[in-house]
Amino acid sequence: MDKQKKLEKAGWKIGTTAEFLELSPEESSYVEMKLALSLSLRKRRMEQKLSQVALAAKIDSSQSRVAKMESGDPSVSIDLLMKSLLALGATKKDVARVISKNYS
Amino acid sequence: MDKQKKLEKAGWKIGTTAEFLELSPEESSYVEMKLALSLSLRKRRMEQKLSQVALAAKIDSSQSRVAKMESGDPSVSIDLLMKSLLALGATKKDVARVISKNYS
DNA sequence: TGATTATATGTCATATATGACATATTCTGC
DNA sequence: GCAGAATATGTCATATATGACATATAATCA
Repeated sequence: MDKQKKLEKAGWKIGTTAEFLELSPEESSYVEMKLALSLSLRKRRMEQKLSQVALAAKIDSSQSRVAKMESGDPSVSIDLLMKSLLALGATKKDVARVISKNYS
Repeated sequence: MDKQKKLEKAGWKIGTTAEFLELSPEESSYVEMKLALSLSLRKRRMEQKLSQVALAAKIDSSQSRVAKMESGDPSVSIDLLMKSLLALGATKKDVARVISKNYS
């Protein structure tokens, strides 16, 4: 799956390829960081064998919001993603590693 | 200046030392990451010899919001801090480096 | 000093993020 | 296949973040 498909699957409403390519470097970086955080959250939750409901309880949120976090829903902030990752035991270094990751 | 003073100066309303120490590791990490982003933003802006007004224009915001970003005001999101850093030419790696930084 | 520029602080109306809920869809074991 | 669990999707009222503005304070320099 190429990067566009990955982003589209993640809920970023990108119409055409042209439109996609018109993302500025900053915009791309931002979207990529957010996507990386989403994927990392799912990975960590899975590793700890928690359901979305269980994670939601841990962070005083709801299952639906966890689902949205993991799907990269545009309505989710990086703040929330980071707080959630930290709640799952991630360190600042872990978060940093995730953010600098490339999906190409 | 110790960490508490630094955080207080940055606008985190932490009353007593006890209260400060009661921050969970996650909360500390979150606050530290945000503070690091704030400091980094100011540093980058300074290096590029931009006024807060000039930066505000670049990111379609206002001088007062830039001031709040740089002072670590609680009303500022990590999302906005990151977008601003990216607008000043920071890369994902740069942001990652900032985030994993320790101020002890 | 005083004038000018830069930054800080406070408030507000609006925009966006949030948890909660209902419900739909997908997954898993039997 | 079906039952039950897990996850996804959509909506909504409320909470929080936002830019804008006014104004205060601080820095710079002639």
